[in-house]
Amino acid sequence: MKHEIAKLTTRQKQALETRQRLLEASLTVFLENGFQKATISQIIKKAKTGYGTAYVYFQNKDEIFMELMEHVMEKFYEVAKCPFEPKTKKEAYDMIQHQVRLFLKLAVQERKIMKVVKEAIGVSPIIEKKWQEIRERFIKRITEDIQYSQQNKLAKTDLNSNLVARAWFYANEMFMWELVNQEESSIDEIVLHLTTMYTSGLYV
Amino acid sequence: MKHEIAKLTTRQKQALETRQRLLEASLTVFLENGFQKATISQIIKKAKTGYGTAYVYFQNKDEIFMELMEHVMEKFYEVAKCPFEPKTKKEAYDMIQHQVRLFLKLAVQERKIMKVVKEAIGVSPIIEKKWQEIRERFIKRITEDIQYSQQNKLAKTDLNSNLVARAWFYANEMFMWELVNQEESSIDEIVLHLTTMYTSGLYV
Amino acid sequence: MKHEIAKLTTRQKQALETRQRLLEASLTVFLENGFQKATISQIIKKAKTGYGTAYVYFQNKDEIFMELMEHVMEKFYEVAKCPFEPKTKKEAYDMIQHQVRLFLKLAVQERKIMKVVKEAIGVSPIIEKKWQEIRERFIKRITEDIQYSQQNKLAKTDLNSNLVARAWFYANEMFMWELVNQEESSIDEIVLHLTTMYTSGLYV
Amino acid sequence: MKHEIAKLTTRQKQALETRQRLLEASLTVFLENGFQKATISQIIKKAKTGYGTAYVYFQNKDEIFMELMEHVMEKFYEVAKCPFEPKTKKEAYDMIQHQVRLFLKLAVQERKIMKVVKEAIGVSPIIEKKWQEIRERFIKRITEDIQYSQQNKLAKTDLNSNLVARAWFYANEMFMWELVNQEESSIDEIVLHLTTMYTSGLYV
DNA sequence: AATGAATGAGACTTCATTCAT
DNA sequence: TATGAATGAAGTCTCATTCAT
Repeated sequence: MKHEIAKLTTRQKQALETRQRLLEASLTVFLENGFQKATISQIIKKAKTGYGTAYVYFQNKDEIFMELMEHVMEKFYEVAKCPFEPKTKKEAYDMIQHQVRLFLKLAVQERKIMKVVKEAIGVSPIIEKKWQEIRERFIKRITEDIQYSQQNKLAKTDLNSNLVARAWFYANEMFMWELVNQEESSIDEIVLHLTTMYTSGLYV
Repeated sequence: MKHEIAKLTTRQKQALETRQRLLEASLTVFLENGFQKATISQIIKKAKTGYGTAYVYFQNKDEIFMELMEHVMEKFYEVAKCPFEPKTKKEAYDMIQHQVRLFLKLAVQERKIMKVVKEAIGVSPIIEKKWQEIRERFIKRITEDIQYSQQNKLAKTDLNSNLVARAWFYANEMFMWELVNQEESSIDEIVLHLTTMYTSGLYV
Repeated sequence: MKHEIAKLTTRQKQALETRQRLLEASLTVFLENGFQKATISQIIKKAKTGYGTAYVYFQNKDEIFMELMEHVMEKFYEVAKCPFEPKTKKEAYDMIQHQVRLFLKLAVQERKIMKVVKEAIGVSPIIEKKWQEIRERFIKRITEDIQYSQQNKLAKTDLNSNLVARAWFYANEMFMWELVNQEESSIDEIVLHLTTMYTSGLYV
Repeated sequence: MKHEIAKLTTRQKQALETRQRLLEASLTVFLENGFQKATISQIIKKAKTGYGTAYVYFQNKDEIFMELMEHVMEKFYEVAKCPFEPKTKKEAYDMIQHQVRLFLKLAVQERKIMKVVKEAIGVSPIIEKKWQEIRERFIKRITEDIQYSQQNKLAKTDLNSNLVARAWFYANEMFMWELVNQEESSIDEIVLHLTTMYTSGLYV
């Protein structure tokens, strides 16, 4: 029994290592060439595996990238998970500002891979779908936060929380892509404006 | 002399016709197959011209599509051109709401081609660049409108008009893509929420 | 000693079971996908064994199929074994007709597997060779029958029994493939015509 | 006008030449390697054209081969076209014998390509279908010949001409394949036996 | 101005088979 | 006896673009 488990584990370990090697090689290749120009050939060459090996672990290029992408998205989910239970408008404003800043900073930090993500979204329908799932996950969380504020009379109760959440996330997302594509960034100003407009609007 | 001019003019007319035929064929082909799957073959077959002919008038597939896209964008520019000189916050709110509605309605109206535009943006860097130009044009106009409101003490003067314009356009754009991809649409609710958030924010 | 034998026997039993499981799985897979599209992967998955296991018992896909095919052919051999000692032309006619009918009916009964056999013959030289062996076995038997008839002055003695046997079997075989590929079948008419032509020819 | 026609013709000539070069190269390649092992690569290399060029003229390997095959089949059709209007059984016998001989001799003559045809039939469903069409064409012609004999009271009228034609062609076809695959051949004996059995049957 | 024959890089994928455990 | 991770050869096919006419 023990013998068999050990045997299995050794094999599985090997398999996992190979898989990992492929994943790491992929990251390098994607960062170097972007999504479209990256090829399975390059990846397996870098990972030093046989051609078929890549196909044992992944169906195709899109799937490999998806795994890489999911890994990055985990970090974003962490930001989204921030507890949000403000008592006052001021507290809400601060919390939101904080979260926006974290969100945008993370994107800037992960700029390289995010650039590829952007490209992949446009090129691969499967990746685009995945991104929409990610987006919905964020929007869902924001919707809940808005509902909390509405229940506590902090926010206008006549607004549809989901629609507001969408608008809000969309603005954030677009600024994120903008920041990802620029070298110099003025995160602070963006954070400030986004938060102000969100909470208090433009007009006096 | 006269004879030659007449001859030239006839040629030019022919050339224009061919060009037009290519453009019309392209539209059909792009709408039918989307951007990526559309091929020059299909286009010239439909336009009943030779391979080389297409290359006399356009550099490549992207350029053909760009021309089609510009044509549609003209209609959007019309919407952007609406005069904006509100006297009160209420007037501003109404005007903005009106413009957002026109903008989104137009997108829904042109849904088919806009879907292809979306695809093309993701796939072709040249088209993406073009789209960014279009976007900047809108943002510039919005920036001016905001400045007008700020000068007239209708809007907060401590906000960077360009940044606000960006955030505002981004939210609009994203809802536009959303509407383009859905069959059923709730434009009115979206318009209402966008405008309210823009002018007065979410929080009380 | 006894102990070891018992142990071995258990192993052998297991081995036989595994082999059997593989064979049964193969049949399903071949019937479902045909010869070319069937893969070892599918077979071992269905048999719940490992990749290597299949190769312990069979050299390759062709060999697995050959075993399946042999199993079916046994039934045909049974038909061929029918005793053939007619006293009169009429008796010969009846016996032949009977045998043809059995032969074709069996093929129709085993239509599914026979379809795959047909495909495999075309694709795999090894299987084709096997089929030729099977064919020769039939022809040999028919040759003997013809010789019997010739010795008893029932059949023309100036004909080469082997050549006649070939012609006769070929016609039968081809009708068999035809029947295997059709849903509706008119076996009776075919049997009648084959037998008549064989025994008495077409011309008056 | 003349100018244009000349222009067109030059181009078409060129195209036809290329096509012809591909076809000739194909023949060599198919004869050398058989159907399965032949590759488009080998063909274009021999024809000294670019990769895509082959795909301008033919959809795939099967289609190229089909054209080659059709070319050979034309010769067979010539044999099939022999007028058949016998007055007596003897005359019928002679004519049939003659035609069978021509048919088999042609196959032996074209042995090399026919071997590939045999292989291709087994491997490619499209080629198999084509072969079935060819077969039906022969059978149709034979059916008509039988009907002629029946109308002239030379042949048994109670037999279904189509069924008889099938049986007859099948026997011929199978011997043909047999001859194609053997080096030494005893055509004469085969012709004799086939014809005798067909016209007068085996039994006395 | 119009044509259309020719090009060719190269991405993708599959699956039977091996061999170390 | 059983396993299953790893292999890698090899062939197909596409389509934007060119350039001689």
